[in-house]
Amino acid sequence: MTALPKKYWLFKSEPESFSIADLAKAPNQTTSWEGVRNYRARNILRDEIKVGDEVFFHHSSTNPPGIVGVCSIVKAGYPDSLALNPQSEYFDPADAKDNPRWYTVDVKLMRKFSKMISLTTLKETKGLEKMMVCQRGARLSIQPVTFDEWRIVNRLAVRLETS
DNA sequence: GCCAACGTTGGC
DNA sequence: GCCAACGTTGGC
Repeated sequence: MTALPKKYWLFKSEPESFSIADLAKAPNQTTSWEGVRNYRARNILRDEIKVGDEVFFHHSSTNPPGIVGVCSIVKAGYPDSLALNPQSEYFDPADAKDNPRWYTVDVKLMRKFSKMISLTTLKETKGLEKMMVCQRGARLSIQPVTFDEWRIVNRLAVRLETS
């Protein structure tokens, strides 16, 4: 069996609803990334993300927004059961168990940065000009990250932590 | 299938 | 709180 090349992603979360501190406290530092209700993001969760892929955890709608750590995918796409739960804010009455519409993956915390890499810093960093999260109006909550962008951001993280 | 109106996201 | 940029909905 040949391992597929690892891919890299950025997941956005509003820390008021789920923060990296919440993930750090979760059992096994693992959570199901539930509640994504956007078709482009759904397609990525369902079709593209594989076990072993790595993820930047990004805090949005906060001041400042930015990348706060690194996660790893421990379970690939599977149906998001919250879509079937009428009690959930993520309930979707059109969802059907035999034909699931929404998907989730499981992520495990690998590293929490001691200092956030702010969006401002990302935007100022050479090589990240085309990174999706740096683009105006890039609302997608599950974003692809290139290998080059991944390396540059990780180097930034090391530099910030030792400065 | 077009597109206007409406709703949401998210940086600022 | 503003508002630009997206996404979704629904009339036609």
